[in-house]
Amino acid sequence: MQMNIKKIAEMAGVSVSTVSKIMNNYSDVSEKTKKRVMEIIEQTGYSPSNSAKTLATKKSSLIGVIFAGELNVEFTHPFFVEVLNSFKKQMGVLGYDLIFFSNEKFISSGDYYSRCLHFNVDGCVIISGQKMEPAIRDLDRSSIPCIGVDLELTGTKSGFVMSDNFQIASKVVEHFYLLGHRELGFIGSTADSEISNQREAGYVKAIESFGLTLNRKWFVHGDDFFESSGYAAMQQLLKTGSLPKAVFAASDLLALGAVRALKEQGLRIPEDVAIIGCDDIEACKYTSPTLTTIRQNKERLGVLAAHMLFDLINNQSDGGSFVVEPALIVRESCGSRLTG
Amino acid sequence: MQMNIKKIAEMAGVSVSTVSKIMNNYSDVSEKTKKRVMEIIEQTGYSPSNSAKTLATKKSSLIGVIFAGELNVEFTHPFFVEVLNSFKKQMGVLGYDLIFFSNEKFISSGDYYSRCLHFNVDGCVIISGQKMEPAIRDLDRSSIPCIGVDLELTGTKSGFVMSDNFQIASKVVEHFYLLGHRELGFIGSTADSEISNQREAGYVKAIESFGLTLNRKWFVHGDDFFESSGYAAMQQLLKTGSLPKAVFAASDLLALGAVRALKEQGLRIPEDVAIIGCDDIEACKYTSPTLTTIRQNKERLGVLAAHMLFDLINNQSDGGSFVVEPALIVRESCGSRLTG
DNA sequence: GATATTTTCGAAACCGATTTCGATTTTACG
DNA sequence: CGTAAAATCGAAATCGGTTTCGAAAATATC
Repeated sequence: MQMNIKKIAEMAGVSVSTVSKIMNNYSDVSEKTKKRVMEIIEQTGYSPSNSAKTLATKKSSLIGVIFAGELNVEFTHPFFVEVLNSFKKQMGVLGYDLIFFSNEKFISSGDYYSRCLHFNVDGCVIISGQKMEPAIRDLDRSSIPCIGVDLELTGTKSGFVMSDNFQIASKVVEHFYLLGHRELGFIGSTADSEISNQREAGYVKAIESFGLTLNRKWFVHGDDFFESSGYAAMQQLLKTGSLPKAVFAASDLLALGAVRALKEQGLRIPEDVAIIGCDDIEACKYTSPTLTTIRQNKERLGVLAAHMLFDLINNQSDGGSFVVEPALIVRESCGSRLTG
Repeated sequence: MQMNIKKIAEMAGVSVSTVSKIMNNYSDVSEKTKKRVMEIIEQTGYSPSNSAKTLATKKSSLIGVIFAGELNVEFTHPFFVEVLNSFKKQMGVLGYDLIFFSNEKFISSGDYYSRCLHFNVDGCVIISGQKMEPAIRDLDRSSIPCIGVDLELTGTKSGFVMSDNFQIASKVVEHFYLLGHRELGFIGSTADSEISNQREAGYVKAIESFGLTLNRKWFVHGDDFFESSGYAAMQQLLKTGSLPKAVFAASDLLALGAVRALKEQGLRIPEDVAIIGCDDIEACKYTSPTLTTIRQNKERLGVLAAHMLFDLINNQSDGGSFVVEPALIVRESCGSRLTG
């Protein structure tokens, strides 16, 4: 039978308020009655209604998850999904559950802020590699705690986590350099992807600081971070007739697409062109050649996001950001000449 | 400013009940006042509190998502995640949002049923390839509408969707047969995986109906559906010294693990051993060799699950099940001799 | 044992919606 | 124009909790 607080109170012969106090461990209830009530609660498996609780307290123990920008990707994005997994786990131990907003219902308005109010979420995490959209901007500026993953939120109750994209690019260039490559290309996403832009900027800077010559004709861009964009980008490069010796792709899937295009032309990797991807998604280990890449510490990103959000919710933080260290993972797509 | 129904009523000079009626399009309110109130609602961006609404109506417009069994996998399971993506999208157009229960908070009890009551979910989807756990059984038997994905739920308010595992196995054997393979092996998951068992049973049956001889020594099992299990399973097979000519793995990741083990021994695929996986996850396209597999129609599984759940919620169905057709996807891991 | 203090408990208002049912207003009709 | 019927609206109870504040009971103090 469906229980509620009143029934519990009656069964235990106490008032509703007493039961409530026990559930929220107030100090003004004796051990004796607490024990008696708890027994009944356990017997009946009573669990207080979240709606009623939320209505009364304005706290829902719910965290909203928003996939901004790249629609229709959501759960199948190999990088974000790993961050999300770690985030969810951590948020779970902190006592929160996750709610995923459907974009479809309010697809025209995309009004994330009012959806947050609608559900009374305690906070939310916004996942995106694209530039800030207006709907996100509103949420960022609101008083609802927000954490961006790969998205720079700057509101007073906001924060973000991301990998150090400059360092990522720098590690790539260093690796290429030590392998003797001097002609470096780049495959990025669209111009409105902040992440792609940062990686590109870092790449350019690193190329210059290593004293290499920058050749813009080897810089191409796809429409997103997916495999087919990498394929198209590499085809574009192939058409020019001039190929760099090494290419850094802003995501592993872009890299994989580039590999496919090269293979189709009978080119060998890494002998003809060396490739480095970015993210270290699962698939890197299964491809041929296996993909040398820069690993983003997805678990740490998720855990950090969770803790930052928790602190924001509990007013123990004013936001800010965490940048986590990337790591070079050497596999086959660059060769592996010993590097001094 | 945070709105509520009372403020809207005051601003419009009507009663709270009138506003509520407008939001729920009752017929007993005139066009004139409806228009006036709607203007204010739009100006203020008012969105009624879901908690209050749920409390009053017992309907939350929320669907609970449960990953049963394989803990810690959740969002990174390449097959389920694609089903989930399609499910979420479809559920969104039907007006529902998704809520993911954290296993951590109640890890000991794992009491999914009370969590559903706690959140007043209108229904839930249970995702799992493992055998039924008791906590799931309780939920299945309850009056809460449930749909299992790859999980046979039989409660009166339950249903399930899955691929036709016998047909999957049958297509595999047929393909092997036409390629001339007579010595067939199998790599499955643990014995308590219903899905793996069905595929194995179907495989055995197909082998017999093709008049081939069944050799149990080539049947091995891993601890789950993941790559490392496939690797371990194939190593086990290698140790026996006798190898089948063709192996069907109950998941693509198992297949990929097997491929890795074979490659390590210098064996060629498909020349020495042909491999067929199952699911057709993204990675199949990027591996070397690319993986011949049986495609599960993940999008259709998700859409069907959504519609079945919707009908269950709205009492337009008594449950039941949908089995979707699999399709053989020929890539490189079996060779591709023309199969007249 | 009387009084002061501390513990323990419960009544009632409140959160923001829905929904019933009766009252009032408007329209229809003779 | 008067009355019956239909359309329109609002008061109030309700959903299941939380929280304040005052009362009652238990304990401490002298």
